[in-house]
Amino acid sequence: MRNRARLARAATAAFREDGLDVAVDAIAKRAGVGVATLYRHFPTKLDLIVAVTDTVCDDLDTAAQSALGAGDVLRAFLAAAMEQQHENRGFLEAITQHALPIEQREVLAERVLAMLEPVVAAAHRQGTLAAHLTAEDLLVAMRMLGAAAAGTVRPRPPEVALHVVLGGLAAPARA
Amino acid sequence: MRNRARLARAATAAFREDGLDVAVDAIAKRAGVGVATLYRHFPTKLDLIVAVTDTVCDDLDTAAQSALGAGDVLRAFLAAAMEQQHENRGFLEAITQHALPIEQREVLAERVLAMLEPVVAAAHRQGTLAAHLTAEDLLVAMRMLGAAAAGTVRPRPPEVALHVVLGGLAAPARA
DNA sequence: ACGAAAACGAAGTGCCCACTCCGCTTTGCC
DNA sequence: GGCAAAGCGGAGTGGGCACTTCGTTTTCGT
Repeated sequence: MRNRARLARAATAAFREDGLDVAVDAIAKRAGVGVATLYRHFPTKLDLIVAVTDTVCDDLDTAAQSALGAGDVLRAFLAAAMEQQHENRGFLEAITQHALPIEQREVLAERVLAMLEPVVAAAHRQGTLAAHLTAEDLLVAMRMLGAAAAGTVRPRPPEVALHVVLGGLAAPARA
Repeated sequence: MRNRARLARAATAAFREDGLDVAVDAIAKRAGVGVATLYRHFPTKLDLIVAVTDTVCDDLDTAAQSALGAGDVLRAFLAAAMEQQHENRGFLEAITQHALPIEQREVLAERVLAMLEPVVAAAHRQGTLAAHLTAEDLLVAMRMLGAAAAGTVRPRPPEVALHVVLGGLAAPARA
C-alpha cells in the first residue's frame, strides 16, 4: 500500500507543474510504478484528481483553523488560500474549469463553504468583512485571488491583489 | 472570402460555449464548411484562437473608448470588461492558461496594457484608482473579475465582485 | 459556352492519451 | 526451500483529435 501514497504525491506534483491534463503514464513514471499499478489504486483519472483535490481541501481546512487564531482572521486565511492556490494550479482548475464534472464541483464547493463559515463569522466580528457579504462571496474572493496568483505574464506581487480584495471586502455596501 | 467570416464567428461561438478545446471539425461543421476550407483560412488551430482573441481585443478596446466618456470611468470599463469575459470564456482561458504559447500571451498583454493606459490615467484623476496602482494591476483586476464571472457553482451576482474590486482599487496603500 | 484554375467537402493519416491484458516477480505460509 | 497467490510492469488497444490528400464542384475570363 506504499504505492498509493507515492502515486498521490506524484499526481499532486504533476498536476501542479503541468496542469490537469498531464498524461496518466507520466504520473505513473514519476511515481516509479507501471500504469497498471496506478489504475489498480485509482480506476480512473478522475479518481486521481478527486483524491488530490481532497487532500488539498484538507490543507485548506488546516489553514482555516490556524487562521482563526490570528489577529486578522480574514487576511491570514486569504493569504494562506492564495498561497495554496498559487502552488496548486490544479485545484483552481478543478473548481472553476470543467475538468471536474459538475456534481464533484458541487461537493467540493459545499465542503469549502462549510469550512468558510467560522472564518466569515470571525471576519464579521472583526469588521474586516462587510455585513452583507457571505461565505459564497468569500469563495468568489478566493477564486479571484487564485486567478491573480496564476498570472504568468506581467506578474505583480501577490500582496497587491490581496490588499485590493481585502479593501473591497471590508467596504460597506453601495459605497 | 465569405467563409472566413463565417468561420471566425463559428469559432467564437464554439469557444464561448465549449471552451478552447472544441474539436476543429466541430467548428467547421458549425460554420457549414469542410475542415479543409477551415485549414485554408487558418492553417492551424492556434491561428483560429489568435484571430478570435484579436477581435475580442478589438471589442475590449471599443469598450475602453466609450468608458472614457462615462462619469465613473473605472467602473464603466471594468463592468464592460467583466461582461465581456463572462460571455467569452475562451479569452480568459487564452490569457491565463497555457492554451496560448507564452509569446502570444505576451503580445496580447502588451496590447491590453496599452489600451488600459488612458483608463488608468482617468481613474487616477477621478480618485477611483489608488495612486500606487498601475495598468498591470488593472490587468490583474480584470483577470480577477473574469474568474469571478466564470463561477458556475454557487454563482453570485457579478455586481458584488465588481463592487469589491472597485472598493479595493480605490483604497490607498497600506490601509 | 467551354476549359482552366480556384475553392471546396469528406475520407483518410498519424499521433497521443486513457485504459486493459498478460507474463513475470515478489510475498508469505508450511 | 517450495509453491500458491497477490502484486506488478510494460506492451498493447481503441477512440479522438489536429491536420492532409484528393476527387469534385464552382467560378471566371474569353
